[in-house]
Amino acid sequence: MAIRPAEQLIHKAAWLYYAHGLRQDEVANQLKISRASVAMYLRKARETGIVNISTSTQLFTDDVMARQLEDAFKLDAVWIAPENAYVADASTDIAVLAASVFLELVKKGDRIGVAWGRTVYTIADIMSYADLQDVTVVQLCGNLGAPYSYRPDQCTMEIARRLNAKGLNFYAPLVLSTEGLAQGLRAEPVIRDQLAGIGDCDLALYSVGAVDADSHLVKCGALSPAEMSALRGQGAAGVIAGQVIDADGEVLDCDYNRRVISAELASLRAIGKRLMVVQEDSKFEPLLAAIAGGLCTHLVIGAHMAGRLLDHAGAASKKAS
Amino acid sequence: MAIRPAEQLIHKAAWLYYAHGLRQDEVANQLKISRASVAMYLRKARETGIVNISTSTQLFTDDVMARQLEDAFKLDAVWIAPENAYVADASTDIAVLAASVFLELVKKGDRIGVAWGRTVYTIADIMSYADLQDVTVVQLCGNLGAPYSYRPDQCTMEIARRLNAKGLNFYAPLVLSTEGLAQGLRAEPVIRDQLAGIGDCDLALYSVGAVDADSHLVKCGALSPAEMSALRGQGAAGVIAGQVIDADGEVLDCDYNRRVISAELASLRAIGKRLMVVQEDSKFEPLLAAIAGGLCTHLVIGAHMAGRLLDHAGAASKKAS
DNA sequence: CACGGCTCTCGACAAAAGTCAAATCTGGGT
DNA sequence: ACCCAGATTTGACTTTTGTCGAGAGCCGTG
Repeated sequence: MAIRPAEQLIHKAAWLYYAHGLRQDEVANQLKISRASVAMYLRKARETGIVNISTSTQLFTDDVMARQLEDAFKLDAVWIAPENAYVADASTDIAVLAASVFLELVKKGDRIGVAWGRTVYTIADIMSYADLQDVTVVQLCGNLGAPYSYRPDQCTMEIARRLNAKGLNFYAPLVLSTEGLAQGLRAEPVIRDQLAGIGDCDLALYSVGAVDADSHLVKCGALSPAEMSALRGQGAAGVIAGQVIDADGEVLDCDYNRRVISAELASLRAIGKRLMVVQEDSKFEPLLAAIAGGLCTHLVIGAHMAGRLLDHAGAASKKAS
Repeated sequence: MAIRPAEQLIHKAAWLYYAHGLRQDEVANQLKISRASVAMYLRKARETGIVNISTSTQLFTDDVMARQLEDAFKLDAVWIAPENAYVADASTDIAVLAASVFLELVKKGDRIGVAWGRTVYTIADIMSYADLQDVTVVQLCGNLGAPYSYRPDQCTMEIARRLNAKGLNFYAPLVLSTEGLAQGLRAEPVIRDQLAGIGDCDLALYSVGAVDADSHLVKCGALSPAEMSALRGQGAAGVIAGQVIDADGEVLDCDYNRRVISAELASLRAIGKRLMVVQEDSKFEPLLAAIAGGLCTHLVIGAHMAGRLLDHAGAASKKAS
């Protein structure tokens, strides 16, 4: 907490430049340092969240489709990234939007649950820094010791780092070999407390995984391709925080799930704001399952996915009438 | 709410520039407009709060004096603007700091009470724009038809405009000629409702006035210099939202106060965050009175005033022991 | 106490952003 | 159809900002 002298200077430079609107050379005069140093300090100030530059995400919720989706699926808010209109890479666009939305939803003193996956890690990676005090970032599911950079604990820590927040990791494997061991571990005080604390979160950030051979669960070796396709046959529709869910968004009754250490869906549903981000178009059915299970109140998706969801909702309501 | 096409463009430009980090000429290419236009749109985006640039006010609360003051006067948070260290004009510095602190304290959906005075108007004037939806700014006291630009309704409206919020004005004079008329007006449904709604605010912004011939109350003709000095003799120590308070921060029992239409102190105390800003060093005693009366939980002052407050607290505790 | 490694700072140049008057567009009103 | 007032857009210019390598200060070590 003790502010180092260098940090003092960064603060002062940022204050004079951004709050008072002085030019860099004026700031340099005031602080009796060179303008080049001022420029450097200002960059640092931006990088560490001492100054915050945020752009309103209004544009993406004001969209007609977004409104229709909110109504059709009873969601609190939907943001739609207009695909290929702007930047070359559509999925980056979704991640950038998701990061902005996330920062807009976080408040001081919040407790935030973070799951894992490529999407979440991408968001963490491009998210700008902020200076949220008293924020705690907790990991929603156990770890996977994979060689990937988006391991559950990495996602949690990276987001905590970006927010200058406290990161609470979860030191248990995501999947164990036997159900008995999983039960035993879940009963461990350290683990139990953390699992119990998940329902107290104010905000959750996750994506949903697909049930196919490309799933992280397969890539990380938690499940073999054959097991995955067997689960699919049993009605698996998606993966949330490492757990396999069915089309209704409930935990699938299967051996794998019983061996998993992760947040219970009930705890997730207890979180006020559940922000779900989906980049890949192929995750249509998993997303439907997650929505059906009430696992998402706030949604960030691309325009194409939005269209498919609306078509689906339209077809369903036509069939009903 | 319907976004005009020009506003669309501003949003898009701001998004590409600030969120994606493109350069202005890249944005210009994307949107098929000239770079000069992009520069203009970006300025507009900053001016209208579509993008928010805020600097942490940490530096000013992390101060040792600030901590001591919090303890000594049981305040939730204190910010101290380091006098004459930075910018030529110390009182501007206090106002800039106050504006930042204010924006940091406001949340979406808040209801904000605003009083009036030169200090408040200065803050409104330099405050940057923000895009807070669902925020309501309410006027804490009746109007003074003075030729000043910092009339109560002006302060309210200006702050509402800056936040893109709804402004709720108070269409009654601050002072009436007779107590009876004031009572009657207070009982009017429109007025009564507004007065009753003040306690529901989440945040209040005000300063405290001095009891002397320079007071706005005198300048605006609500009181003559002679009356003012008489009130001083009766124990008046300061002015809050148009009402004269004594050294304990209670409404002074006097004819003037009975003719005033303004927020009751009890309503003000019911507001969770009461942000008081004092620019002038001469307002030492009024500020003590306001603090004594529990009219302030968050305080923004200059370094000199902070020193005087600490001296006072030190002397008081020494006397007590 | 001299040495290397380290970070911090600065001057000079290159790149980017801001500005302004002139040109172009737009939407009435005749 | 024509013209005008107001707003918008642009190209060309100026100012401001970002960057990079050289040099200066600092500290622990041999």
